[in-house]
Amino acid sequence: MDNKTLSNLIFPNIDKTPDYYEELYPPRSLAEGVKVARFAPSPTGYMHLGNLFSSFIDYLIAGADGIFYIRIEDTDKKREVADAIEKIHEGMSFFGLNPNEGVTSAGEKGAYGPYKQSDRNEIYHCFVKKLFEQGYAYPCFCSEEELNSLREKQEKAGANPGYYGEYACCRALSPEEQEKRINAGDPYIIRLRSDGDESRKIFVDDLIKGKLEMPENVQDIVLLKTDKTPTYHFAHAVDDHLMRTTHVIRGDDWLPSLPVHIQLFKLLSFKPPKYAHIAPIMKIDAETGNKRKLSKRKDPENSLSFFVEHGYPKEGVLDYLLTLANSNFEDWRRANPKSGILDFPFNLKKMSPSGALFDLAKLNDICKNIISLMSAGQVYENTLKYAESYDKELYDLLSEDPDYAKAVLSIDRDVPKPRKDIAAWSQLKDYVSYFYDSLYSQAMELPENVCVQDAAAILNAYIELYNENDSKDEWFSRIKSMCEGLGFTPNVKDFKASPEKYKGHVGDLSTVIRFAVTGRANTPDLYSIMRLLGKNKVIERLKNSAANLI
RNA sequence: GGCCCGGUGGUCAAGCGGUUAAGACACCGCCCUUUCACGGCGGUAACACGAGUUCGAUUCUCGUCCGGGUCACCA
Repeated sequence: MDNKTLSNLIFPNIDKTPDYYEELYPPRSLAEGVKVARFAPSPTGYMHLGNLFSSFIDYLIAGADGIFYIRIEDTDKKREVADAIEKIHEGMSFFGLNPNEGVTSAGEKGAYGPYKQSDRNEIYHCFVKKLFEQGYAYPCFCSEEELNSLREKQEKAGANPGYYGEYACCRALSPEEQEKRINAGDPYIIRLRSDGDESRKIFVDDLIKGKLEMPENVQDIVLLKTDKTPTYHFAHAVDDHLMRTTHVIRGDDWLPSLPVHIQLFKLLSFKPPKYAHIAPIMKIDAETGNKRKLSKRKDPENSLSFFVEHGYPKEGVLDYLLTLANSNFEDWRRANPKSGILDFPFNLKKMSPSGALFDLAKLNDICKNIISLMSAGQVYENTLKYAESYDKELYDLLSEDPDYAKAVLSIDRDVPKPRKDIAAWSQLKDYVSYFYDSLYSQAMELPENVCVQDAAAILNAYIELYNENDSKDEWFSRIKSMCEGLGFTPNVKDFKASPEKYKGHVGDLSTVIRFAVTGRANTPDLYSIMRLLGKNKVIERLKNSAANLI
């Protein structure tokens, strides 16, 4: 009984050799410096911000010339969620992070597949077999209970928990014993026979964390589970080598298992990729007051659907993420407001090694800027698309008269200093509400210095003077002309110089009229609004408001 | 507990031995102004602590403290 016969017993159907796969998946013929990055989610839930962030970094690293592919890590069927892959595709395509290889919404694409780990079992087995024959792997028959009691024993003794060294009892099994138990049908897993030495260090230069130094791995980690599927560690080494990944970008929660991965690459005679471990996006926990990773359970903003359902423009979310990744992006964006994101000279080394707190206020600011730069048509199209899925009422209003809607959205837009009123499409409904009778609700708040009688007087006077054909200058002159008769001044400076002489200034009149027409204190240019609303509606609202005052 | 990572204003962050310690968001004030905004100008606010190296430490070293991660047949 030797390793060879035993390995044939364990892997009876593996007839390929590692060399076969090396030839099948040759090194990519890419120009010097061109990068291959991958997004490798496991389909265990919905796409969240962290997923988006790391896939975005992959996308940026690959850039226009490199390869950005998606590999599905579905080796744990117990945790698998039915439509998770679909959600991943939805998320990626929503944000425009389209892979040029791997598992795409249109199926698998590329010469380095299959890209779903569940389809790669015989590849993994081939390489485990090799390790096995070299004596770097062995079957372990320990049950979950045995492992648990081992852990307890170790904890009592103050030893590090785990399956290693003297604690790795199945290491010592003779080949005959192994064969016997396998033939008897005892369940088993395949473990690595670690050759690591805790007193020796490994050195890695992480692209984000910098120079790292940690002890070699001594654990006999699991290579193949009872069902013969690989663990993450093993699949990572095999896949990223065979798919010729040059840059592995992943969350820094993987950092502690880096020694395992380095060891695996060494034992398999693979050249390790470059690693970049990114810090997670954090949030202050309301209960403890401490920082913690964004949680799927507690934090709605962790889910991509939060941004989609609120209608945050995708460009804004991406820009926000990029300011977290490279803080010099903000300056670049100011200088290049219309440039594509791939034009930015992204630099992994500029990423912070520690996790940033998610900042909704910042996201809002960025989104407001982006939307303010869009044309009325773009805002219309984006909102219509959003509303189609998330706000039927808004959708109907916008689509029933596109020209009117676009005219509404054109106010104070496409000017040198556009307004920044909305950060997300969902906010547009409120923003345009007074342009639609079905959404408009009459409301009246008065400036502090304007009493009800004055307000009524202002409105009644204005109803008399209003002329829908006025030019903007004429329109404003009329409002000014009303001032003196009502005890106000048309000149703001006069009012500031001697406020005791007047009830208020022309601005107060505008506020009263604005409230009467729109129901709010904060709107774009009132003249344009009144022109769009038309004479009948304006007069009606003015009269109703005046009547309601008394 | 072991191992690993991190610690500059409320937040994101520049900074690589000598700086009045940038900038952005948020907040406050002023200006502009027909309102609301936009914009402009200004303001409050930071190098966790203690040693050491050095002529000089935010920057380098060590320790302390604090925060985060990880120690699965999950990724």
